[in-house]
Amino acid sequence: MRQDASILHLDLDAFYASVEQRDKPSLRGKPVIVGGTGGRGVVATCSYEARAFGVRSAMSTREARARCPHAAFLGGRFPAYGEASRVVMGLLREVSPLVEPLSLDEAFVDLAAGGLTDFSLEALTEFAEDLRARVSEATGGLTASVGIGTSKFMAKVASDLQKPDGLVIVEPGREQQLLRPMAVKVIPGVGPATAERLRRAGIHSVADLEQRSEEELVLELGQSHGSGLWRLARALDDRPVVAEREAKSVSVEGTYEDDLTDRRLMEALLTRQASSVAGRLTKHGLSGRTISIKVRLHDFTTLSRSTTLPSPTDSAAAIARVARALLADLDTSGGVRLLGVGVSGLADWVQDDLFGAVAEAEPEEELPEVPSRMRAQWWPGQDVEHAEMGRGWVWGAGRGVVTVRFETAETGPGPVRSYPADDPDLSPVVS
DNA sequence: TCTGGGGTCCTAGGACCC
DNA sequence: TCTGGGGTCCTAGGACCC
Repeated sequence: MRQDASILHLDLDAFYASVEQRDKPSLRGKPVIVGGTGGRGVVATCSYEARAFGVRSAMSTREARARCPHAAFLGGRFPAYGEASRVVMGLLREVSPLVEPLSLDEAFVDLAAGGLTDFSLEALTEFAEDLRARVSEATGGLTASVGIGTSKFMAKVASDLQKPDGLVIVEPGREQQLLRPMAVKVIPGVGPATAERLRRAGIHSVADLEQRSEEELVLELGQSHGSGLWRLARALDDRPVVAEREAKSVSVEGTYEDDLTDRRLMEALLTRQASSVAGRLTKHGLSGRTISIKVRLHDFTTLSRSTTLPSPTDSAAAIARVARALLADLDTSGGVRLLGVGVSGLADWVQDDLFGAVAEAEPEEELPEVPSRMRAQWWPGQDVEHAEMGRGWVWGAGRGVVTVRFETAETGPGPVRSYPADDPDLSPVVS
């Protein structure tokens, strides 16, 4: 850790739900839940109004519905979240060239690398409040919680302390005093399994953890995890802020409403997923040697199988063929709830043809038909446009009927209308 | 009808090579 | 005929993060 509190962590509050409330005035001040809306969906993010009812991230949508039936359940509009994220990350890069995004809604910023020299409490407070105000202004009112400390660990712990819309600065030298009374789960890397092992060893707080020897923790949790926790319990954290991290894998997976039993359908779905993975690889100029599939059985047992090719590929046909062959060795007779395809061992180049021929566009492989119920056409929250009514968003969809609320952040709350799902006047807005 | 999707990192065992 | 290490690559599974 550093002498100065020069690492900042920024976290956008209830990010997906806040973007929805920003764009859909009728949702402001109301419980909003973004996530899978189907029978097997889970909550990705929910507004603070929904949290008051006990709704949490990763909770099944079924349970969230039971706890908060009057909430708006939305499927999510990732292009809109991506755009808001780009705006915020751009602002952060004006502050310092060393910005490390952790996800769409979170990033570390190295303030020392940005030329800041006064790290007094007063200067940092002014700096951070200005940054938070600029984030809000640039995003149309999204709020961010910010933590500043002498390490990534402290900055992250700090940003969590006053959520939402908060700012916490942990001054140098005060780290351990802050950490000691906290539960071990504040330490990144301590999830439910590790917390339970520690609990059984009588370790509940960071102070408890601090009293154990490194050898003891290594014995209990393994070399890497054990010594890592020993250090973090003492607020020892030298991890640098890293701006550019290369992707190590690309994958696509899907959970299906009804368990799959038809092998031909599974193969068709894997083929489509392979095509999607290949498209993303190609788009980023990547290719990979290791092809993996993931299969979750009806009882939630999760299997993975992989093969490493002699040279990297980004070919949809090649990935699909390997994926189908890997599936062939698995017993799926009990039914499959999830299928996935991934490519890892990435290189930023594609193997040239062995004969030196210029890589030619491979013939478009005909994608197999999959039943329409496997494809979502309308989903709650989706941006749509009606030929006469204009812009709106899907309020509900099902049984061949789509209900649309005609409003945008600009137009304010508007009327609600229902249409047949195949109404030619209604179309999704692609952004 | 409990339990998403896209990632990262770690461990452990076996193959294979020197 | 038997016994050794170490290092690297690969595969499968699991914990964890947002």
